[in-house]
Amino acid sequence: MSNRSMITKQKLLDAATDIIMEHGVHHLTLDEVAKTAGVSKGGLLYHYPSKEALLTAIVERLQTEQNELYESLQADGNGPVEAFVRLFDETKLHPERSSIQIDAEKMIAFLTLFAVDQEYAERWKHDLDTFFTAFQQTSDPVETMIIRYALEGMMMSEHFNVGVAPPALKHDIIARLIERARNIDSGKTD
Amino acid sequence: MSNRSMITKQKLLDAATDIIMEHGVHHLTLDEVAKTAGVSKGGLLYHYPSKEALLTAIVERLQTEQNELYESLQADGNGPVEAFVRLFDETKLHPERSSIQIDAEKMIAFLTLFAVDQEYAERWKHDLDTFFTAFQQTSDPVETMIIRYALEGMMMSEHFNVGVAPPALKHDIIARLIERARNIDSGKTD
DNA sequence: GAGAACAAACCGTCTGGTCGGTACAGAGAG
DNA sequence: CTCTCTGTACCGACCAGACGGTTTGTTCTC
Repeated sequence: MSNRSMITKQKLLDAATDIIMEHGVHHLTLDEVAKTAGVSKGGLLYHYPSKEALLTAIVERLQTEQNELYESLQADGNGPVEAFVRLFDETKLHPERSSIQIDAEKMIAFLTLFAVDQEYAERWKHDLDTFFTAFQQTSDPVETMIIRYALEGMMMSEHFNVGVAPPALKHDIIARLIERARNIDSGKTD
Repeated sequence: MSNRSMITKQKLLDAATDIIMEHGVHHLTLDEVAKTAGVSKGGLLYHYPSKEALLTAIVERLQTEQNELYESLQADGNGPVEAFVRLFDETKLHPERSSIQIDAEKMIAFLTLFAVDQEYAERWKHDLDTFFTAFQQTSDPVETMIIRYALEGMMMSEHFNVGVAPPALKHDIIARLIERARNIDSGKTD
């Protein structure tokens, strides 16, 4: 694959991502993606032969970025649960601290792909299932899951801009979640 | 409005609800709703002159049912936060205990409407915003929001069937959330 | 019989995908 | 060096089906 081809593909993925995040899945049409990326529709379909292929590529890129960030957070000395919390915290609340171009909100944005059509969901369900099953093997599975759910719910609320908490409260929520995550990682059953 | 008309309308709303929950918003087409409800497309558009009108009716019915259940839970002696937790618990985990035909999962299913098009969201955002703003006026706003987010995240996970917890764990999670909700409602800052 | 309730054919638009063609950068032959 | 050939990258007109909505006609109820 040539360099030129790579650049165009990235432009297309970026364009599709922007559209989903700013205008919703409903506006994610091939024409719109091509137009936003500054490529013709034919050019788009040359690289991604179907809309499905495009969606698959987007989600794969997202998962890769997400995994890299998660592993780098663990490498920095965070326990598994705390790393998970910071995965959401890092770029969402402190974007300036993150060098990786990944926003946790994207994850939620792409969950909306699942919402649009259950068939899409089946394709990536397995990967997520195995991750979260492993994620429950902590000193306090109940609290671990509460933390996970809370973060997902929070991101969803942010994404849809529904009943959002003021920044100060948001900060306190994250702080308390991190505190509990630390306790779990260090083996305290609270 | 005649009795016959009422029945048809309910059938249409039920059909639309079923489609959203089982196949996703993408498959919510007028033809499909009419077919599922056993009514012709013309019949559908007689009662709901546009797709938007149908969606509005669905969401309004959902909100009404949700509010009734929430208030009845408070009338049963639950504090505001505990009532909120039981709102999710009641029909989802103990459907046999509920007389009201409302599933908390529906709430999440309809959040997916927001996902499809941000324009839909604006219409109902206000109601949800005022509810959740009031909801933060408790003895421990941070914990209150964590509970709320956790429940929403849990329902989302259930709806998309992604990384779901086994029933026993789910039961323990709810139990712990209820315990904390009680503490908040009784004024303990934990 | 009159109006409410419903049926079904039809229409315009939008959208995913096809297809024939173009631009251009090398490779190889003479 | 140049002429031809080939494969990659891209363009844009076009098509078929799906979908929301209209129109016209029919049946049921009071």
